[in-house]
Amino acid sequence: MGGIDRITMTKANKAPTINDVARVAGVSKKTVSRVINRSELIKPDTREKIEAVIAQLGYVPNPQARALALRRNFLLGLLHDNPNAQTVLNFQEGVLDAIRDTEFALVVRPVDRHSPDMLDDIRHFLEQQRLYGVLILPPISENDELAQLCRDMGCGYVRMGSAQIDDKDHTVASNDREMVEQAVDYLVDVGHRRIAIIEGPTGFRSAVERREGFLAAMQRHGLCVPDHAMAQGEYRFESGKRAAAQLLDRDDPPTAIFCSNDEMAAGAFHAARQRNLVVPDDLSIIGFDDSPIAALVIPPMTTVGWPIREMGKAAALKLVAPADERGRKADFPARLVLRQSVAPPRES
Amino acid sequence: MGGIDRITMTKANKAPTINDVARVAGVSKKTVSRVINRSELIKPDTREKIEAVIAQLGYVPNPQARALALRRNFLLGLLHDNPNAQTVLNFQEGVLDAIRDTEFALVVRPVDRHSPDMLDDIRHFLEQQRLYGVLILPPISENDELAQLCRDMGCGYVRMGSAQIDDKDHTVASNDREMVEQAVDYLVDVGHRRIAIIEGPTGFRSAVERREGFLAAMQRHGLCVPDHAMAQGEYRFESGKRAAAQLLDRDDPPTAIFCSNDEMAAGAFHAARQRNLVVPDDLSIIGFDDSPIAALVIPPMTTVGWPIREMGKAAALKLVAPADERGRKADFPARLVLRQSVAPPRES
DNA sequence: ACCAAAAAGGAAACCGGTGTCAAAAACAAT
DNA sequence: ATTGTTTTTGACACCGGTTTCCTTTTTGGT
Repeated sequence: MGGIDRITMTKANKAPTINDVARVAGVSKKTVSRVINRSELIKPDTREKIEAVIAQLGYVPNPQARALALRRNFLLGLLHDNPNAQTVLNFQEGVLDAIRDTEFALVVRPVDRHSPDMLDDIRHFLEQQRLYGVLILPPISENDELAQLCRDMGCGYVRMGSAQIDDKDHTVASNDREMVEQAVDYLVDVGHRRIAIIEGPTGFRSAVERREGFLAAMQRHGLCVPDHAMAQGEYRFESGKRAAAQLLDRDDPPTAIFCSNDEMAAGAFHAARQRNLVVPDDLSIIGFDDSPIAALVIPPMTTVGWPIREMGKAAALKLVAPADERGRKADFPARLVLRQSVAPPRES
Repeated sequence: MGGIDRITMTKANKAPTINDVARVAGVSKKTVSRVINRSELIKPDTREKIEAVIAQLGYVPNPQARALALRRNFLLGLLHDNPNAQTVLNFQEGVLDAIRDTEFALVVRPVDRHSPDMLDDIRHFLEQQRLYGVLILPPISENDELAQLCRDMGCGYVRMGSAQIDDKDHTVASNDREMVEQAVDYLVDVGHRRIAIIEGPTGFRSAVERREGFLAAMQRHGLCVPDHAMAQGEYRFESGKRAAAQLLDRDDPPTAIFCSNDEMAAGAFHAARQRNLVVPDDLSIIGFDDSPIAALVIPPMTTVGWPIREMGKAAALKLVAPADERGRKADFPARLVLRQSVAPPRES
């Protein structure tokens, strides 16, 4: 039996094609195609015979040919313009979790949301690559024109956000509002009353969700939030430092600050230190994101962590999984990561 | 003239193909193909006419069809198993810089270097996606079996590393050794003599390069490095803290520590603080990578920065640029990023 | 004006899969 | 055994490009 194999295989010293498989198995290529696609209409022994040949030849279907014939490919795109590398990478991992054993692959595309021709760039990208679908990370996920572009081009898409920003099939959302409420509850539990917030930049949905969550929780506890207890930041270190300075330099400084992300919180640490305020004894700080820096600052930062990786997986599944399986997972519980930047306020 | 266009276009309400262009332009598809591929054998006015039709129809060649016909696609892969998200992302950006206005796209593939079937996974990935080439980031770039696999499969590859780890066409390397020497020179300039090192984990080429650079520089300055001034880390925060503790708890603690990466340096900051040592007054610390955390610790950390993004671009160019253009850029100068974690040692 | 050579363009096959539809085979019922 | 169904299989066109090879046109020399 080795002889026949030898002869039939000799010719192809490059990757075997479906034709090779068909020839060796003595069937038509269509039949092989049926086996590959797990069609039901095939006799078990035919299937087994062909599967044996496939294994023997080490045949792997050519995705380009498949894409051409099917008029759709198996490429997912990841569109992002994210200041937080860890978030992007975790999300990528999640997407990979979802597609690891499929024929899908993930194409990344960083974009520049400040560029006037971002949309044209993306249009060109989509036209050229003809992706199966794209995953869009915040903040550009909040761009409705972009979503419209995807629809116009017949490209699947899922937007990741801090709140429901599109219909269910096109959104994977965390519940920032609720998460922030938890954080505030915790600060209040510990005994804080004068709690300030450093907000994210205007124009970011996440920034407004977090602010709303903050205000809602404070109100629920019957605590008032004067304007001067709300400082504006840009989600960046320096802006956090500046905002914290502004809050701390008043006569009645807060005993705790909720920062809308960890990087600004790190800035707040610096501002505190410059004023010889010890965290957490003189000032409690709580961040948001549980990014790697949260564990590295001194002291390690209490922060709100959310399951980015799982959300990446869920987002990818919305695109690639059969309709009945997708959206299984609807909410993504965040958790408060308790470290050492929060303590009861000094008696005063 | 509008009428004709209308009629000829009406049929195609989906993306126009090369056939549509040919029909509208009144030429054969081969001629259109020649225009697309910038063939010289074409009359200027024919070219212009066809280009006009292409623009009018908004025709974009189908990459899947092209890939099939050419028997190679235009996908670059990025293989990484990197603990440092910022590095990976910067590298991605660099690759994108190189391929932005080409038809190439970048496919990412995180892998697990500790998995016993990593190689099989990657083989399967390469077989399935038939990539044009892959870019391999450290530490898995140091895996020679992996490089061999790429060669066997006829897949282009470029390995990024801390030293020349393959031939010129397949390597983009920083010069860690030299960079570390600069850092040590600086510490010595400032007045330090008892300088310790926290090394990276065994098995990482970068770790040995950095150690070698350290030892070479110390020797050059006539300073000895006893065994107890060399502590082993794992490139992780905790390990840096542990290693620093070990160094600092001796009778003759160092006045400065060079850390083989920033994350371990952050650990050293913590160890110092636990011992009530003030950085930089009591202890100078210098890191490596200029990762985002370097600027965020207190005080901001002096560290060695290297141009990852440019290296990413160079790596991609090695794969996609015509042979005469590639490897233009041969070395990637690092620079010492001076912040505030280094000061002259106390008089003692 | 004529012919050879070079340049420009086209017809048909091909890349490696999938869809359609009809033929062949298997099975059931008469 | 015959016929009618149902199941399994195959022939062939097609997806949208490129390649090969051949024909037509243009150019240039004399």
